[in-house]
Amino acid sequence: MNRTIIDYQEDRLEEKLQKILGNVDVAGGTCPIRHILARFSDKWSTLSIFHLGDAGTLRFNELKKRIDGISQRMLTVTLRTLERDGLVSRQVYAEIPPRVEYQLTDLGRSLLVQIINMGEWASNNSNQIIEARTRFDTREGKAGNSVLLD
Amino acid sequence: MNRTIIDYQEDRLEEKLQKILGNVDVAGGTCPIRHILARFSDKWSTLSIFHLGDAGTLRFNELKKRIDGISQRMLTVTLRTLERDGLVSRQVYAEIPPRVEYQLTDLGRSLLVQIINMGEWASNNSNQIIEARTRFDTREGKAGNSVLLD
DNA sequence: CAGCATCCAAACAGATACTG
DNA sequence: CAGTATCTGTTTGGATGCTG
Repeated sequence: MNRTIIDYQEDRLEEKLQKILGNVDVAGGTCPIRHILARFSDKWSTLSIFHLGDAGTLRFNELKKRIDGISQRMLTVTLRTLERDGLVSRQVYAEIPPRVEYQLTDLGRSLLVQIINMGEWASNNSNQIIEARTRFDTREGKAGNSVLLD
Repeated sequence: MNRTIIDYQEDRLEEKLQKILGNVDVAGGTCPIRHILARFSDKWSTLSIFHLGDAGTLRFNELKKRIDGISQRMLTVTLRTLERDGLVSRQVYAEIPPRVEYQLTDLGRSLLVQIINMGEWASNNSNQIIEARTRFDTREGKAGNSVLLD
């Protein structure tokens, strides 16, 4: 019987899981993986990475205009974090008025690829998830307490 | 000249980005993609999915023992959210003492594959990120304010 | 055993005012 | 323009006590 690609993935899965589980709980929570994974799903981080990936190079206020609803403070904090992690480069030009340009580093672009994959999964499966939520909520509604989750 | 897989990925990237950016900011932030992406990187969600993927089926307290440091409240909340999203199934046995078994659904397992991919990226690149952080922090240290970020 | 309810501290994030 | 500083409301998550 032939083995499909899915079978192969399932095989490797077990192996990979063991590896991850062996590394995830080390040294009382100081494991860096969790901190890195946080970059993946932070709302403002992902949007910043998307827009920088799309535009190539952007100044602070250009980015701010593109990211709907972000405050100046959060954009600053987000960009600092991304810069610190080596995902975004920050180029300051000593001019008046000041000009600061941001772009993704190679590392940042490789992260972008991953985030897009996640986005595709989310996009492909959002209907299933939304349906599951509706089922869950209406079932709960009949039982009694409906407003457990938004 | 031959096109590599990487070239192909880069090509599609632009296309995928456009699609995502076109969908991410719709309707004043009600876009469901963000909500779904949150499942990816929530600390307790990912760990729950990892351990359920590893063990197959687990009872509440079995899972609690495996996830180091999780409080009862957070495990309950996390499992409810995952159940609501159709990622985890919850089977209650009408016994005394009560027995409740959790396992991943098909949808949950497909999410697990994605999360493992993220984990691999994080694992493969954690050294680069940690080095970048060290560089950033020592540079900042020389300039003056060092304790901007943990 | 598998939880729900409540209280409280800490982290997060928006609004506002100010600056080189 | 590109931030910093501060204040404050909101969200999160841990601890604890109680139930079927």
